[in-house]
Amino acid sequence: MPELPEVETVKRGLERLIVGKTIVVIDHGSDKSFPNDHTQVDAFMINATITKVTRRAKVLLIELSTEYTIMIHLKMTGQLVFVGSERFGAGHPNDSLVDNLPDKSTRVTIVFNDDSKLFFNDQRRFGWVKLLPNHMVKEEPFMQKVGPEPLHPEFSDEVFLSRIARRKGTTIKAAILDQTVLAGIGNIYADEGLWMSKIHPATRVKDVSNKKLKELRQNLVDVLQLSIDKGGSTNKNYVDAEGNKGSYMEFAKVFRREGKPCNRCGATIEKSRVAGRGTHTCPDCQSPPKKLL
DNA sequence: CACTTGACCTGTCCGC
DNA sequence: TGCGGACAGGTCAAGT
Repeated sequence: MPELPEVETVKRGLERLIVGKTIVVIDHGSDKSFPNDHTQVDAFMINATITKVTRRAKVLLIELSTEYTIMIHLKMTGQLVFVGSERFGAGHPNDSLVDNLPDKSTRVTIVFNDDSKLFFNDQRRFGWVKLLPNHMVKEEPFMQKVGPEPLHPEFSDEVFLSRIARRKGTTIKAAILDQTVLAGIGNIYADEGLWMSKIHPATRVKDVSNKKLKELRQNLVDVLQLSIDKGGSTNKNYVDAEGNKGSYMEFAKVFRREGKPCNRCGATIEKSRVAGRGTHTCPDCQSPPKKLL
């Protein structure tokens, strides 16, 4: 999916675009993308006003005046696109979305009192939308177990080291992809952070020194922040709440750069498989663990 | 408990 | 041009 920077970018867009609007119509078909009972959805969403938009890990939380919260996970290909009545002009992507949405990937449509619309699109249907009473949000299994927010000050070296210690037998890449260790890292920023730290992704956690783990913590924080500044990464499907692509991929050091030179040493970036995921490394900067040699 | 693998879906790309 | 297989940004269930 969209990883932390992409979800954060969507969150900021929605905060600006939909807070204060009132829902008048919901079209959610009979789809696993929105498993709530229709009666419940109508009762607590129709005539509800959007009061707040927040993010926890890769989950978006849209709070309503009815004391209910819409929880949304975009997974791999989800999009949340707002379409208002205004035209942006000059070939802005939102303008073509006005004419092209809904499309065959649209799972949920929310119509607001000023006739603007919010579309939840999801090609692969892994994502979901759920409506919950506010007090039930923290009871969700994922919310119960998810780890600390990397961009909050409490995500210290000590917290990172103690959390990752539970995964000492697995590879460092699998460990940082584990949402219970820290929230928000996905395949792109795992590879980027490990390259920045000169750690091979297949290295066992127990074979990474505390010094290197501390470097990794800082690099993960830095790459997430940089990507937010660039509006996230558009690898394929991702767009923000106005249909714009993110530009982080132009700055990526290894992700999807196989066959290209390493920015640091000039060696050719390689692609392999670690933790069941496509993995990008510099063969010179990130020396593989002995068992792979 | 820790760890790995396959499943969930649709679409696209690559080799034959 | 068609077909089969691998692969795609994430999590979860089931297996060892």
